[in-house]
Parts: sequence; C-alpha cells; structure tokens
Amino acid sequence: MSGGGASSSRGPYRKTAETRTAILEAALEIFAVSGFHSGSLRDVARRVGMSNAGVLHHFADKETLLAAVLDRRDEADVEEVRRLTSDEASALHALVHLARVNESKLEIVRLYAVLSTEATGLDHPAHGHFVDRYARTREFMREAFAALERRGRLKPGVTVESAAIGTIALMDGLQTQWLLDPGAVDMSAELARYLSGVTDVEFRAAI
Amino acid sequence: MSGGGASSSRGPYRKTAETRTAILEAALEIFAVSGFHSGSLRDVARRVGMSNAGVLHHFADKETLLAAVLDRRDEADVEEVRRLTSDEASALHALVHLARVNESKLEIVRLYAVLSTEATGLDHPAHGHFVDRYARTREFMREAFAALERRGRLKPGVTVESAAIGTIALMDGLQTQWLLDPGAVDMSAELARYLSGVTDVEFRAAI
DNA sequence: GTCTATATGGCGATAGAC
DNA sequence: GTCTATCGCCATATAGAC
Repeated sequence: MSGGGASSSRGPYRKTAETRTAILEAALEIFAVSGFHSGSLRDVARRVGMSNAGVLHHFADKETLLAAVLDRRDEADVEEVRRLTSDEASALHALVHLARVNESKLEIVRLYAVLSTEATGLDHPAHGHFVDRYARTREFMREAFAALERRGRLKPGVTVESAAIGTIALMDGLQTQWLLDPGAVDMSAELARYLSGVTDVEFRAAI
Repeated sequence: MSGGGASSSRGPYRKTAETRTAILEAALEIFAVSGFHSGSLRDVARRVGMSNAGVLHHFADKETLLAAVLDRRDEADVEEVRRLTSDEASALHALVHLARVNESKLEIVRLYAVLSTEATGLDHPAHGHFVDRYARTREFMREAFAALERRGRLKPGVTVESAAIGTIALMDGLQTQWLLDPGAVDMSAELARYLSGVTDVEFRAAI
C-alpha cells in the first residue's frame, strides 16, 4: 500500500505516513499491555497526542488497526530471522539470538503473549491471524529440524515433528514465566539448553 | 468459611451455597473465554439466570469473584495431583496424566492460559496470584527432579532447575498451540516425550 | 487531517422495593 | 435473596465544522 513507493518520503503524503507509523507504535504498546478488548482507541490516541476521531481517520476501525499492528510486527520478525539465517542449521542459532534480543523488548513479547491467548477464542478478530502464524512457524521449524535429521544430527528418539512443536511451545511458555517474574528464568539460555538436548549441535545463549 | 460445616448441606444456607457454586462455575466459563477485563458480571449473571445485582449479593465485587474462582480451581488441582502422587517420581507421571485429562477440559485450560498472560501486567488484580502460583509450581517440580537426580536418573547435562522450568514452559506453550488448533498437537504425548528425553525414565501418554 | 460534539450502548456498583 | 431502576463512567464510531 503506502509503504513502498517514493510518495512516502516526500510530498503531500509524507506526514500521513509518519502519523500512521506513530499510531501503529502507540497501538502496539497499548495492545501489549491491555490486550485488544481492553486497550482503547482513546489510550492509543492520547499516546500520539490526538483525539480518538483522529486515529479513526487513518484506520477504518479498531480491528483494522490491530491487523495492521500484527502485520507490521510479523514482517519485521520474518525479515530479521531471514537476515540471520544462511542455511537450515543456522535457523536454530538465529532463534536463540532472537530470544536473547527479545529479553530487551518486553512490550513486544507481551503483545504476542497476551494476544495469542486472547485470540484462542473462535470469535476473536485475530483468531485466524494466529492460527495461520503458528501453522507457518511449525512448518519453518520442521524444515530446520528435517535438515538436521538428514545429516543424522537429531538425538535418538527425537522426531522432526515433536522437536518443531516442542521448540515453539518452550519459547512461548518461557515467555509467560519471564513476563510474570523476569528474574526467575533466562529465556535464551533455556532455549539453547533444549536445542542442545534434542540435537547433536551445541547451542549457546551468548553472542 | 461456608464450605466445610454441616450447615452447607442442610438448613437455611443450603440454597445460598448452591447459588455461590453455580456463580463460580459460570464465572469460570466467562473469564476463560473473555478474560477478566472483558468478561462482564452481566454475562456471568445471565448464565446462572439472575441479574448482575444478584451476583453482587454473593460476591462483594468483581475482583473478589475472580479470586474465588481461582482459589477454587487451585484447590481442586492440588488435591488431584496429591491423590495421584505417592513418591516424587510418580509426581511426573501424575503430571502426564493431568495433561491427558485436561484435553477434555478446554474451558479450564483456557482459563489459565488467558488469565496467566493477562495477569503479567503489574496492576492486574490476579498478578500476585499467578506470581505465587508459578513460584510454587517451580518448587514442586524442583523437588520431583531432585529426587530423580539423587538416584542418578537425570540425563547427562540436565539440571534440576532447567528441567523444572522447561517442563512448566512446555506445558504452557503446548496449551496455546492446542487451544488455537486442537488437532495440531497432542499435549500429553509431547509432555511424555520431553520427560523421557530429560530423564532415564520412560513416560507414556496413555493410561 | 484533526477537531468537537454526539449517538448509542455496555460496564460496575448502589439504593431500595418486595 | 433477588429484583428493578439508576448513577456515573467509558467505550466505539459517526457527523460535520474548520
């Protein structure tokens, strides 16, 4: 839409693009703290210094705003993982790195933790988004572990499917404990430990 | 309070106790689907066939109702695990069994999944409840794995602390994927697989 | 592009009748 | 013990001025 063209850096629409971005950043923080239902457009508007009607000039309604926030974050995440990944084995190293980075982004961690459970309800506006997202993430993990299996680097008794599901589950669950009590768990260290346990590769949390 | 005495099965307070129970069960379902902030007292009241004022006759306010729901569920869970546990090793078998049983209790799984993430916010009324609950659960798991370690039945490289944290994280994360797409994961099978991977004990999902 | 004003409706909680 | 009625507040969304 408005993201790619030259029109966004100059000309009459420059300010609009900037305002949209500011709204998206504010909405991310609000939805991360309060979830979709409880986070209000007025909270978002106040954070960017305008009225709720002003926000609704840029996004048709609240659901459209949520979808835009999620799409924007997913795009950034996919790009980051792709940037760090050269082959299928390094995808898992990239994952550990991402977990480490996330330890300094509490709001974004909370956004996904809160919304992904809130969206388990069939009638939640982001239900489809998260069902698709998890299906894609499982497929991504299957490919990474399948590459290791072909080289005989999965521990005996470990299957591609259970390693894929287990890795995602562990990351999600670690986030809950970490959000409730940041001092209680070291997310990236625990993830590295798990990956080292199911493969013959050594993973480390530190860079 | 009103739970223990003979007064609850007969006499003038019998009906009150029944009504309280009905309200607690309705509230569980509402909070499970919508969380605390979005789940309304009117929804709870409609489900038990009375007005919201009627509900507030039995529970001082909405927060008191939430606390009662959580205390009631925790009590039932602790009792169930204790019933199934004879020594520290069997505690882990009981956990697998509990995961299997939970696969037929979607509402209760959702209650904890939704509320535990919603409650990561410092100002959430159930924040303290969940911080305490996770601390206690981690301690319970530490004791179970420590007993196995004393008998030399932990796999090399596995520590008591990481096994405790990892087991809880895996259970929580599996629930998210399962709630979003029940056909995509077998919670108890994956838990059994994980436990078999970190110990020298064989765990099975089936009874 | 942003505002104020407003329509419409849900919320938690209280007061008081029965 | 439960109801109806009500208060005060906040929500989303729209209409129309500037």
